[in-house]
Amino acid sequence: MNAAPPMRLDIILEDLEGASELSELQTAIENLRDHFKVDHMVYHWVSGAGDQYGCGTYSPEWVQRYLEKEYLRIDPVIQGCYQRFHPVDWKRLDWSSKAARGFQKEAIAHGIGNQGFSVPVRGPNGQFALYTVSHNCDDDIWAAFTETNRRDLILIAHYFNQKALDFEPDRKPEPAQPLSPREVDALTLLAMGYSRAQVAETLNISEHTLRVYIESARFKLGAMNTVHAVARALSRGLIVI
Amino acid sequence: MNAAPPMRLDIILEDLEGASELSELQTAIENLRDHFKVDHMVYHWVSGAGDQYGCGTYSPEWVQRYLEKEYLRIDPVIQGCYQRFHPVDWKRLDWSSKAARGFQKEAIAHGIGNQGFSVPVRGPNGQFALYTVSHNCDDDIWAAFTETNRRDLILIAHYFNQKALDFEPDRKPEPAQPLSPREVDALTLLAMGYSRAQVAETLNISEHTLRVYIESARFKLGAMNTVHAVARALSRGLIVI
DNA sequence: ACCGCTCTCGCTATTTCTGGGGAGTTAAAA
DNA sequence: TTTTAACTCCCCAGAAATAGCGAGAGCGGT
Repeated sequence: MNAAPPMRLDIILEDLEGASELSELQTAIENLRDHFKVDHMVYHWVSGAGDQYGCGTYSPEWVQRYLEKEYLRIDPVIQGCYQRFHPVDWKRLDWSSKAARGFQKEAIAHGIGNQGFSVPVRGPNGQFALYTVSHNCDDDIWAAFTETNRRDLILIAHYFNQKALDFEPDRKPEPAQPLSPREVDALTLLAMGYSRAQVAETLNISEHTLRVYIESARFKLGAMNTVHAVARALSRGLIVI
Repeated sequence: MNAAPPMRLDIILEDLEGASELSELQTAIENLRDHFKVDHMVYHWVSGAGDQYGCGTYSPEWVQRYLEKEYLRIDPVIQGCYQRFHPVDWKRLDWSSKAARGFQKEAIAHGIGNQGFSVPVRGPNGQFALYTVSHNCDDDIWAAFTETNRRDLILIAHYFNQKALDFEPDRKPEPAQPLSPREVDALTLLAMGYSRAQVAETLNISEHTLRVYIESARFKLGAMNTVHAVARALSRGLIVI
């Protein structure tokens, strides 16, 4: 435990806003944990490609294990938050699968706590991160805690993500060369399941022309093939289906 | 001007949280405008497909003109916020193009005000919206206003978007037959741009087996082809890249 | 006036993917 | 225990995608 009294929230936020290095995020998150008097706080930038960044108060062993075992793929917190907009209590997630229950058990064994609350945050180009607070207590206390602090946590998540984005400009390698309208049309229809012939017919262009669009979109997105291009366009929010 | 005194912010937010109809968003946004004593407040859900939804205090004439002329395509507020994470003062955007200056002139003529501040908000599946406040005053006053109210505006934007997502019928929770781990692996690697041969090699299975996974995933997702299956898996949050 | 970009259309050849089949083993729920 | 589901492997013909090469019209910005 920290011997000093917890810092005031607005002071911590101010420090955070003025942060100029990644290490200050770690300091801030520890201060925030002490301020809210919870077991853990974590900021987790989620990137499925395997590279992830985060800071927080989980034990290094747990973090390493999480990465090693690729728990990203089965963690219900990730899966659940990815489809939600609002912050979510871990209890409301789907822990029914066997893999998820095993994961939960292991997490608790690593001292994560039986309660958790995660705030999804999204940035440009499909960037996605979580701000999570976890603790060991009973349901009533936790419900009161999350109800009281939801708004603060949303703001904190926002500020953390802002700083993380500021510090990691190279994480968005290609800052989204925008697609032309026709390219958007083409990729959208492909993502909707149309074959090339159907897309060409729908857009009233020849299939040859369509292929030019797909290729130029693929080039702009740095994609290896059509599937990749559609996936990137989707995850960067360039097309919506 | 409103004769009644402005409502307190937390009351307005509470009303907003309890809202059960879209029309209540309109009421809330008018209350918020009065509370902050600004000319306009607007929530604008931007969908790349062209269809938009919003509520706010802009004149109907301006809204109609905006839609008619497809100003979405040239509005620097949209373009700028789409690439940014943090809220932005309109002065910091790129108004250099001819079309943008013409648009700005017209907007001011419609009483939008010479100052503006927009908060980008993002939801699942590339959903994107803006919460905008605009006013007519000089730079110093506006700078002080935005500095003072930035945090509140971020929260308000968040709550508005939450409600808008709740009300959107499109957000129906798909039954979403879950994919098997191998199917998830296969679709994920495909979405990352791997060819079938590479995926099979990575997963240490034959390409024939891989095809079985892709097909069963396609069947579960109700997809017409591989591109469609990957797109659906992505937009349903079944795979993360 | 020119540059760059978008949009449209054309060709060939090679590689990859798809959509139908069927069949056996293992591991986990009912 | 039975049954269900996941996982693994195989064939083949035809459709789709990729990598190259072209061309010309139109539009907005420097």
